[in-house]
Amino acid sequence: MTDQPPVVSRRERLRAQTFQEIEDSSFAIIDTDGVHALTIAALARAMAMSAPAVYRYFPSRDALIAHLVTLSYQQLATAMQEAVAGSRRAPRARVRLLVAAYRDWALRHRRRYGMLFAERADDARGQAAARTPLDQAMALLIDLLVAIQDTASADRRTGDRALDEQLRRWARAQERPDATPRAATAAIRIWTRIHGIVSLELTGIFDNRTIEAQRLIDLEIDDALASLTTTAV
Amino acid sequence: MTDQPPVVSRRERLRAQTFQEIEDSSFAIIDTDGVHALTIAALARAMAMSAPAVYRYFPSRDALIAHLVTLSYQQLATAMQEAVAGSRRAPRARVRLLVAAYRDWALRHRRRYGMLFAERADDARGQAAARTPLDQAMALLIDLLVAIQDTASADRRTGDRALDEQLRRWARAQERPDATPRAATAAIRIWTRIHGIVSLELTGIFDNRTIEAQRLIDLEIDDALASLTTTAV
DNA sequence: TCGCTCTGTTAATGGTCGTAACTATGCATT
DNA sequence: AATGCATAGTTACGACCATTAACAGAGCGA
Repeated sequence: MTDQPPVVSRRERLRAQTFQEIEDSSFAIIDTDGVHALTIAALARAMAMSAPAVYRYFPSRDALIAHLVTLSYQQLATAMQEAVAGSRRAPRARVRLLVAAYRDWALRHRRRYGMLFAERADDARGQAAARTPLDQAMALLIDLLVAIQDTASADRRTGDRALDEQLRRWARAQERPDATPRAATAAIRIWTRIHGIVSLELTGIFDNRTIEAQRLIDLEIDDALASLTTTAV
Repeated sequence: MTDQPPVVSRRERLRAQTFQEIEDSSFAIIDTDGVHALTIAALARAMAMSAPAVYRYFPSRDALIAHLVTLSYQQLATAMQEAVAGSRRAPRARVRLLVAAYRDWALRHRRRYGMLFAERADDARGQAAARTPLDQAMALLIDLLVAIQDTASADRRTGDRALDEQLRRWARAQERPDATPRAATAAIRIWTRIHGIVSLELTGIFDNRTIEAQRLIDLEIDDALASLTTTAV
């Protein structure tokens, strides 16, 4: 029971630690002053390090930011998954939990949320790799919607046959081939609606709390869920 | 009929011309390379001018960008207004025209559209002044919805009484005191839904045309219009 | 014509990203 | 234990940017 040769060397451990500190300090700067304030120099200052040292970890400022975006997507996706995972309630209620977690994360981390949809300098076509965690959350949402739909026997198609086919292909791309066009539509509707509301809420469109965005969201989600099970479109 | 003393002096004329050129060159840079590429130095180079000269027109880079944002809001609002103004069709069709104009402008000027909702460095709480042109477009939308609603006699309230009251206050703030909660909800729904779809479309979420966003929009607008005249919520 | 104002210029400061050249430490091998 | 390479840090530097200061010439009212 004496010391086994450590799996990670001292150097690896220190490197991982510094890497983590870069992430943490970066988020701290972003959260308090915005992305534009995240400069390599400012970051190094906050870490009491020289600026060029940062380049041992990230090849450029843009690469650092791209990494932080990826992390943020993961955090958001995790927040949604956890909100649903801990609940044994009906799928319908879990959809509401998932959506609430989305808004909650966005409000708690407004700057990071803004970062996700901001145009970045490097921007290699939306950075497909970064979005994969969100795709997982989306798959989760689809599963919930399919479950809801299974309990109600309703039409599975939308009113638009071309769109139906596109939705089927999209569902397959999301690794949810069993999703009906209706379920896929509902997923996309929920996703785009909440993004629209939250995004505009953050810009202060709603006059700073004359309108409670949560009530709008409830209305919109209810409507989307209704469109899932009602016979008519 | 000889020369009247010109209303604007030569100097004023030249200044206005240079001002205009700054706006045009700025947009050209933004449209091709993104906002991050719009530096005072680059702008001055494009205009064959010295960089400090720009400061005779704008006190800072941030101020310049803020001005361009205001201009963009105006352009977007104008595009929507023109789309509707030229038509004698029914209100329902004009709502679709207005929405199509919104998406159209966003797709034609993706970078400017992104700029509108991006967090800016100066960001004085969403820059209320910049949004006023959009408020006008919103008022226009509300008018169309009220017109639709008047032809159908339906319930004027949403299912949420607190929200109803908030909507009434909001409608008054938009200088549309005659808007019913239902009409106001529909306006906000249309506005947030289209923003959500277009915004996500621009980030490439829909896998680059496996899903045609226009079909989604049609679906969503139809649904919002239906919620305006149906009896049940 | 004179003098003020306005619009442009060049020069300079301080901050940024990123590279080069150097140093010290961890660590594997002898 | 001694040696030597890869790694993670350092300082010095070049290019670019935002912004200010100091200055020069054109427009324009008196």
